[in-house]
Amino acid sequence: MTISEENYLKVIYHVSLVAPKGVSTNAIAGMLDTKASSVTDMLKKLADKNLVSYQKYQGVTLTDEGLHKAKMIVRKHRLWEVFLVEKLQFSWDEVHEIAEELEHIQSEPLIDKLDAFLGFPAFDPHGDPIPNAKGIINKVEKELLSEANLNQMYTCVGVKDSSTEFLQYLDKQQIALGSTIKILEKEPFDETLLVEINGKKLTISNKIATNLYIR
Amino acid sequence: MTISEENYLKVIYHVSLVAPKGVSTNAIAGMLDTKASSVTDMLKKLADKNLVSYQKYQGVTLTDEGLHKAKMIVRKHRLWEVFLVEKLQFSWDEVHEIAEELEHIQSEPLIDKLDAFLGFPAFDPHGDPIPNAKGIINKVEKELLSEANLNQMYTCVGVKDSSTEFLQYLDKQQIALGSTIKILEKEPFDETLLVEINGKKLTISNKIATNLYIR
DNA sequence: AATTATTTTTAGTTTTGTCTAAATTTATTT
DNA sequence: AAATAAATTTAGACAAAACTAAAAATAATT
Repeated sequence: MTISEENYLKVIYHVSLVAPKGVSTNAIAGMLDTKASSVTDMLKKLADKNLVSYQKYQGVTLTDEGLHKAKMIVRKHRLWEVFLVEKLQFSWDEVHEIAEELEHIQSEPLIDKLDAFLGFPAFDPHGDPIPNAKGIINKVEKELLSEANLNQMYTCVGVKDSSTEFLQYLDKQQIALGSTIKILEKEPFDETLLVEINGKKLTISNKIATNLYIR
Repeated sequence: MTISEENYLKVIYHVSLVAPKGVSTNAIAGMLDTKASSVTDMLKKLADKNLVSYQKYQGVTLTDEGLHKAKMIVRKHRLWEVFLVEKLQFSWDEVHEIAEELEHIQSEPLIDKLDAFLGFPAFDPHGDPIPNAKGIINKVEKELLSEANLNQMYTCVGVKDSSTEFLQYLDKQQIALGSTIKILEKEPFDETLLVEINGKKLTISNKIATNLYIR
């Protein structure tokens, strides 16, 4: 598999988690910053290799084989992110791009040994679950802060958006995974929240609240 | 820089260490398992980018810029090899191919942090020196076992050939970097050696002796 | 239901890195 | 020094992965 093919599989996987009835050509093009015509070409190739099922104009879904390959790429990406943060002292907003490269290194023993070296982590630095060697994903109940109840104690367990900007905002506000969070007030007009995080009061926009997972 | 360009630079660097007056097209083709015509094409491109000086039929040498780039690739390769052996428990005969991929990951901070994580190692698992971030290489006196004196104590410090076959042979004979070695006899006809390694007597062919560095 | 808009696909190019086959240059022999 | 051999380069072609522009299919509107 080429790096390009792997990137397509990975994107199809991510999109299919929220659009399970088939991923559109344009959605893939958007995520990969490429043109729809390029996507069509690649979908044909992936279909020939039996990694996706593809019918003209009908969107695409992963085959069992494609799904497994996609999960292994995600596994590698997330394990490398753990390595970068835990062992090399990168901060959580710096690791995504490096992991985008590392995820394409081809060596099963490497990944299994890395996994062991890291102590078989279940989650990456952004709270996303890490598929095990068989592709099984440890699902955990979580919801968006925007859907949480007032005056109930939650723990911050993940981010939906893992862009540098958002992560640095969280750092600035000293919000990290594991932080405790309680909604004190919700403004009905724009859904701005007044929350208590690690004991401190803070006002949070709806955009923030829809990108923070809690439990 | 593409992976292919990096591989050419690396090969030119390695060959130029033993053939300093210009590296031939065929030598590069041989190392990269490609055709001479492909090499010519690439040399033109590298010359355009000012990474090599190239004149038709006259072989090629690295420019200062090309030399530095090549050293950085070698640095990455060797640091990753240390990581694989020291941290992930790979054996020294398993790491070359994986490092061939890892050496192309593009991130300066990654390499500097990896270097620090590993404790700024000076040598890789095969005894080859690791260039520092500035490209400076800690040169160390060493010679081939085939050129050593009789009845003098040496330490094994490196291998010239780092193929799986050779390294596994060394493992089988319990020869490792740091092993002490003394030549007891040299057969004049074929230069086979009788040596004492870590206290045990062993017969060693000239081919082995010309691939083992000692000090 | 017809028209318009959007999405997707097709057809034809481009770039990168490779190849083969032929031509050219350099090196080696006789 | 001429002839032969070896090495190198050129010319033209190909596959992968992208692109543009036009055509076709689907979706949304009036």
